[in-house]
Amino acid sequence: MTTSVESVAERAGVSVSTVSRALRSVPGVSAATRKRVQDAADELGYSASPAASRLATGRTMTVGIVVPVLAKWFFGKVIGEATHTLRQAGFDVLLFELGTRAQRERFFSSAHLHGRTDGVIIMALQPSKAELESLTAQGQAVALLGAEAQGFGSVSVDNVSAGRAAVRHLLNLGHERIAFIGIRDEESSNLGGVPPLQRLMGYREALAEAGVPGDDMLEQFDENSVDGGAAAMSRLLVTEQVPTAVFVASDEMAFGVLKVLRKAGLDVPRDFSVLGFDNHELCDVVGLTTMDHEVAEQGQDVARILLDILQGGPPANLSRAVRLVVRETTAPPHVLRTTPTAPDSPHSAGHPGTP
Amino acid sequence: MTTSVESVAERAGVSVSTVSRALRSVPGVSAATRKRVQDAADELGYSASPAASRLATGRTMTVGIVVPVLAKWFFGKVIGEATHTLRQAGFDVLLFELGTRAQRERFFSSAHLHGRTDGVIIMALQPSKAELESLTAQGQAVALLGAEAQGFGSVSVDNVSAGRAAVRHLLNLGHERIAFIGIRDEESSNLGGVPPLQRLMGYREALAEAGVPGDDMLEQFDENSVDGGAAAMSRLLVTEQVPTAVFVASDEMAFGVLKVLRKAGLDVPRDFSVLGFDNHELCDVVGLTTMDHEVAEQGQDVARILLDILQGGPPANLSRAVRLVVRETTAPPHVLRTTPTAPDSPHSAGHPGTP
DNA sequence: CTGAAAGCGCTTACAG
DNA sequence: CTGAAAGCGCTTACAG
Repeated sequence: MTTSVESVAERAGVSVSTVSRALRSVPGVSAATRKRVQDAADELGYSASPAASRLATGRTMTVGIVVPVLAKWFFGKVIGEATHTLRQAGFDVLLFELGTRAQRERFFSSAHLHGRTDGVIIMALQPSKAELESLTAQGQAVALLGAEAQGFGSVSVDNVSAGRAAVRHLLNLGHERIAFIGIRDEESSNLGGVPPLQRLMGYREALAEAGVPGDDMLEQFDENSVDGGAAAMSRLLVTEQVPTAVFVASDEMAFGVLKVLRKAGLDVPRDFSVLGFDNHELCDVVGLTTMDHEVAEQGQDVARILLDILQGGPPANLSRAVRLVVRETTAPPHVLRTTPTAPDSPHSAGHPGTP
Repeated sequence: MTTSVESVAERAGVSVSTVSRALRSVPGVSAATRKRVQDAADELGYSASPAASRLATGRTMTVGIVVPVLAKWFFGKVIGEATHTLRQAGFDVLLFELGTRAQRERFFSSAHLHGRTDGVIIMALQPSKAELESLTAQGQAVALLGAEAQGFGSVSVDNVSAGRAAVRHLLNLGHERIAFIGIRDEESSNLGGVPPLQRLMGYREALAEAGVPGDDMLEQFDENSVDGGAAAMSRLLVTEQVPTAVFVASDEMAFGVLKVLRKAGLDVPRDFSVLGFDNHELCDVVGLTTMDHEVAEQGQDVARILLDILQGGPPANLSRAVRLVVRETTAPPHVLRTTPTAPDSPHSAGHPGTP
């Protein structure tokens, strides 16, 4: 296993310099000797010590991926796609989970990446100017996902217009009292980032556009999880004038919303409409209407953008499309129907979430 | 940024050897000089070049985590827990996704880990003897999750008895025609591993125990996903004598099962009972009855086991408990009820999956 | 407790 | 096209 360049050189009858050049396809080696070296290396099962080449070249051929959490569909998906692209380009990927503020601070203050990675992909976190500087000072190329920063590569979506489109769908169905459930960071966490806020902006714009007055009570925020969504919906249920529809900033939260509505005995979409965000793979199971934002593609994009920067290219800024995916959790509000009290359908067949 | 040991040594007025010792808390340095060195390092923002120390020590202080797929709740959860434990011990984690047979072969044949990691955690993959040897030949410590191998650390659960317990629950409810939906690898993929097979064994044992004759038609296999589960259930629906319940080897597949049943107009659990495996975080949303196997704990376990091996300890083999979590997708079979035709309840309230 | 020196295993100007 | 040599930035016996 510990076959070194020297053993290969010996076997191939050349110098170590030649071995090094031949094996890395550096120009300036005759085809004949290149083959001889390659063969010798193969026979010995040789592969260069990464530590040694890193020390000599200063390049690590690995990139870091930074996420707020791993155990979420969105991040699993995006990381999977990104690592695949990165690996094809010959890079290893180092994983960093920055779930708490403490972890985040330690990470950005410690120059931990220096000499460990050539570049880093930061997901769903809006790094501050200082944090970004710390990264570049460590010699890192950086690409952002779900955030933007002057001079840095990034991929994101237009969350404002996505939020607007979502709420318009609800307005078009005839809803007027439309709530918003968004993401608020916990004391100690740092998830969320800006997209959720932009979605809120879109929500407000659509309402204003339609002449529907806003209502603070209708905007609820919680942790980005099933439980967080459930908690937010529970609060909505006890407001003075309960809404007839809600736009939820993430599908996972929307799942929690569905759960609460079911437990409250409300029928979706007859009594209440729910619209999520992400197009989570399980949307189809519960019939959740949602906003798709090309999650897999975003993962590939951000990897490619970083690879470009690593090769000396300029930092690209991409924007992915968002589109409404109508399933079965949105419908016209009940009050608008002809017979509000008498059940207007068998009601138990074909309803979303009814297995 | 490129502050070296020398600059620290100079500033502290000591030799580089002393700096090296002081900074790594190696015994044999007076408290006074240790502090002086520490201060100098802090002032200079110094941190040792990983490549250089790796080359000098031969230790990388990083471990690899190998998974079949990233974009699944189970793996996200387990990786999250494992990386957390690893990071606390000062290790970085390198991620490897081996979704296809080709990727798997390349990985195990290329000595890619050599010099990159000190150890590796292999998840939900049953490595062959040769693959294991390749890893140890590369000097890797190895710990397995969801698999076992002579002489290697591992954490798993008793899937046979778990399968038995699951099916017994169904039998106790009065079901006799009970189907099994398991995981079969695609041509090109290598997911699954042994646990799914053991769950099948448990299913068969429980049936035999109860004197219920087996039926090949009742055992369906597909890809481990919502779509795979849906496809398998669709096949079950057209068997000659449709079963009244199914034990599904993974929750994600069970979600697909629920979807198909809903589309077929069947009510769960009135017309059909479904029992999953994993206790996926979304079980609660659709009310899926399932088998919990302490997923988060398994992630921590496997990391700790590897850390122990890395510190010279013996390879531990842990087994985690499995327990039935009854929710709302299992009930006595319809045919056993007193009034088979007339609905015996309001039937639309409180049903699983009805939001 | 501290320091001078060799060595870890590559890569890369510099000559030839 | 090929080789000898310096250097990348640490760690660790070996002396003292």
